[in-house]
Amino acid sequence: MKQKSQDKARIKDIARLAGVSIGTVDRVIHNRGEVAEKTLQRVKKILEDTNYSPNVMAQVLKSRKNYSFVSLLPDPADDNTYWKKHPLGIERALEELQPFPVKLATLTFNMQSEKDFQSKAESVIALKPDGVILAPIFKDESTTFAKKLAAEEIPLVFIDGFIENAPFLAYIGENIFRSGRVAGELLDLLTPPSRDILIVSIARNIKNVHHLEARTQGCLSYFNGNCRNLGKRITLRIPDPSSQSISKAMDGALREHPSISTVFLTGSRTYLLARYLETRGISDLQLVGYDLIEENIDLLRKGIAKFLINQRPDEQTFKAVKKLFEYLSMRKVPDKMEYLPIDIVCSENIDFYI
Amino acid sequence: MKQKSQDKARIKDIARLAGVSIGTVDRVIHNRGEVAEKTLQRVKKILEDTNYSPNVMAQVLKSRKNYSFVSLLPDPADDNTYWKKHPLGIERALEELQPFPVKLATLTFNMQSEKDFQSKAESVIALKPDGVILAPIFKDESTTFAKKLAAEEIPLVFIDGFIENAPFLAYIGENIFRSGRVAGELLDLLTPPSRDILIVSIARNIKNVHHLEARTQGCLSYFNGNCRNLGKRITLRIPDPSSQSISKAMDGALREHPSISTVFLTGSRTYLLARYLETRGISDLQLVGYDLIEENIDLLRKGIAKFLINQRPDEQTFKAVKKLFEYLSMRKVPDKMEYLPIDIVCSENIDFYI
DNA sequence: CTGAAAGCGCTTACAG
DNA sequence: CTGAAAGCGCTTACAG
Repeated sequence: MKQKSQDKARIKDIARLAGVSIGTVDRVIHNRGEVAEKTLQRVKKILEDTNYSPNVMAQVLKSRKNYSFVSLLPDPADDNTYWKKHPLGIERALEELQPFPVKLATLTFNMQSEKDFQSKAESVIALKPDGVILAPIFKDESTTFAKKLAAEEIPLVFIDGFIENAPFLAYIGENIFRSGRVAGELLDLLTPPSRDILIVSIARNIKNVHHLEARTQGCLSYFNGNCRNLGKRITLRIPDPSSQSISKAMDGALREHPSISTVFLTGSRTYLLARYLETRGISDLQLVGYDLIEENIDLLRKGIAKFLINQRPDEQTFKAVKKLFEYLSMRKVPDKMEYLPIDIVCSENIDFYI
Repeated sequence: MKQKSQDKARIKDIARLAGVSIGTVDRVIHNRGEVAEKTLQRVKKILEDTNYSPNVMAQVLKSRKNYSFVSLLPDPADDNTYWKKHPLGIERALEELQPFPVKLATLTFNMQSEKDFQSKAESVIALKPDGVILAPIFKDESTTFAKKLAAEEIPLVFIDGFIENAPFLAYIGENIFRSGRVAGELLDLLTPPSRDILIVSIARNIKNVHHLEARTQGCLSYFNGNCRNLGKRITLRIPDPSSQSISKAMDGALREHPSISTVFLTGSRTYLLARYLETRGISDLQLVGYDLIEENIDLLRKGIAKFLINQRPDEQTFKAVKKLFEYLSMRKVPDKMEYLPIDIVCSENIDFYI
């Protein structure tokens, strides 16, 4: 029988053992100086011997240090409801951190507007937060922002994506390339060996393409290894999510490649493709896509989509908040890259992911 | 911009508003009586109006209440390494609960011995813990144990499985039947329509069969709905995990049903089946099984197993510890049934699950 | 350089 | 029935 416990020495005990007052012990612990060298060494020794660690409850109670964080994420009012999940993770984290005095301000920006992002980024700086959570949709603007935060020594956690050359404390999210490979494995299973696979990216603005491109590459890379499929893998880029645009591109692709049996959507807009298929009365294509947003879940339940890949959006923010807090309150430096599991979701296990 | 925060009223504030002392407020809050009806109502009103909630840090600091839990789980030294994951979740939970004074004693029992379980259960009771985490492998003995705990008013959390008719606070684990259905969906994808599926349960003692049987039923139920497969679904029960026993049973099954293309292991012993296949030089069967134990992960990486279903053993215990703590410290009654996600793991996403 | 005291918000006796 | 006081472990001025 093992006991996990912590019968801790208190400052008072250390003081008694060292023959000094608790004030002096505190000074040693926090390196606040004004302690005679001899005393310093004596106290330090005892701290080590007793393996002293402070009582966090008492510390928090006393200091009443309020941590204030800010999250800067895309506006979920946008057509991309994926971003509705992120606030839930923040909510949960704050609840768990309940007893600790942590506040968080939620700022959002328009995914289509660099201008808006820049102005919101300025607001964040103005708030002088203790930590920031950011989804770096716009690469250049986010890099500038990250550098400003670094200059102010404000820790930054990226979620959903990250920028290699920007300064940041940690990233939490998918390994995007690998996620494409997971899709590849699923597509390979779904597709009869002689049939073709269509890889569709719907990208309104060029800035959003990085994710989709990395997933496409991951997916294609899977088929460079052992695979059953002997058909073609066709990539298709649809420039905007309007139904006309989708119809035009898809009509063309299906006409040109009549052997397509499976379609992989590299983003969360599987439901738009499903609408197109419905309009055209096409029911023999299998779909694989991303994100457990309502419309997609519906497709899964109806058997129209076969698999969805889940990025755990709420876990991204949940962990981001906790990492910031732990870093600030306990100086616990987190792993720089935390890749969340890439969940494979189908009609039978979807219930347990929502 | 939304602010999530908690600028809380303190007892002192309540006392001032009510024109009483903090002692009286405390008496009201904790229903300790000895308060005049009129005062009681006045204070209660103010507590509600100010939406008072106590400062947990201060409470813990003051009370120095030590929670001591006990976990009673199968001995992982057994051939079933699945149980090695559970202690890790406990570890993690205690770390997260760090500032709070929570202890946990780990007791294990031999999975083959009801006697051993009973004696360990007695030890648990003798420890007079504040909460218990149990894997109810032995149904009857676990029921007796649960009733004893209930009599002592010690909250009990089941993990991995649960007993309907026993008293317990919460269950955390798989929905076993649904997990079988998930396997069904995967098997349906893996198996050519005209080929057969073999469902194998390796069960040394009858007590362990419940899980395996429920998964088998779940799996079969999937094929009662829409499915591609038109072949047979054959169930095979192997009474013990010795290689002789497996060889004999498998030789027979494969001889009788030469059209088998896919094998579903309802437990975590996929690696034993893989060993058999290797001995026989069979390489064209696809495997689906349970649990990310080392030997199975290896099979996945080598392409011998196609899918593993993950039960999140560490999350079971992690959540169990946290639920017990929240229940005891904040009287937060948990959901009775918490079904964890049924993760579908393949060679491409395995890395992110370990 | 060092110690004694006050106070964070709460709970627990104790005095009246 | 009610209030004043002590103390949980720590930190922060302040006095010497």
